[in-house]
Amino acid sequence: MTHSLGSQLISLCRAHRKILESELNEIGLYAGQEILLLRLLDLDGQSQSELALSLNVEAPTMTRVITRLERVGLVQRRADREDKRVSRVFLTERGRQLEDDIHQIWDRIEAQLSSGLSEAEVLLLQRLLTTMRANLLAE
Amino acid sequence: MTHSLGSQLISLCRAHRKILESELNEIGLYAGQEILLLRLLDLDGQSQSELALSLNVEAPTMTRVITRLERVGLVQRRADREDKRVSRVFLTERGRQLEDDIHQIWDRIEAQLSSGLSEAEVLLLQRLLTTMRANLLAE
DNA sequence: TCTGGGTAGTTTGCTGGCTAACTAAATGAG
DNA sequence: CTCATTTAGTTAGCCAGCAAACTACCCAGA
Repeated sequence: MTHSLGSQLISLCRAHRKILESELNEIGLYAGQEILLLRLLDLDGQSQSELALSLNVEAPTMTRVITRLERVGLVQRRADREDKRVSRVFLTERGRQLEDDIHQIWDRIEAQLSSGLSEAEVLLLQRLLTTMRANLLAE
Repeated sequence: MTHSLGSQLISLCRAHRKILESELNEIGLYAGQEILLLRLLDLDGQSQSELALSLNVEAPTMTRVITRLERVGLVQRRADREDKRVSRVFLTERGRQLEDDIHQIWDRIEAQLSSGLSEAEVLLLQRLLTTMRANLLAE
């Protein structure tokens, strides 16, 4: 049981999140927030439901993350003109300035994670992770 | 970035936890609590710090999980006679009765997770997950 | 004996994550 | 045109997880 894939995944994720968060804290972010910012850097002004979908997160989680980022001035909500139900999310200048820091943090942790693994192993790993996720989603 | 190992791990873990939790809910547990019960089934009466160490969790997290399990009567704290600081955790009869259910849930999800993977792939995967975790812990 | 350092747990207060229940707006059927 | 259904977000309330600050206890050295 201790050596099941599930247990190993959980332990690994916990260690990953812990390191990620400690580094993100230094630039004023919490784990999870940085991915949202990266998505907006990729395409600004997405709706909350689009963002929730691409982050694999439920709507209420999205609401709270955005609310917090808005409160610290990294992001801004703006109502859609055509459909008054949807709220679109835009980066502020300050939010946009975090891009380099976030990429550096991710790159560093990614390198640390895959240290000692061959390129072939990383590719294989990615394939296996994708397969497992598909297995779980396939009900 | 979307295809980094880190992102894939996070998504996979989230999916895993979601399924695990929905199944555990049916027997009145939340994700994380079942592992504690399994550890106690393995060795009853461990101290909280021993449990925290083996679950890779910080002390405050341990305190709360145990408090909740105690409140629903699955576990019981008992002070150590020799060292009044340590509190030892024991399963109640009701807690002990969940063993089969928990193993069934874990086994089912483990099978779903590794469905379509060869035995060799699972072994390789375990090795890679262990390596990555060691990479992160090695500061 | 006492005093300071280390250890075990707890409390507080923050985060992300979830579901269920809600509001408000758009849409579609009659 | 109207009313039911669907969709976008929010709110409330629960969980795990963390760090920092705290209490209580143990222990060793002066």
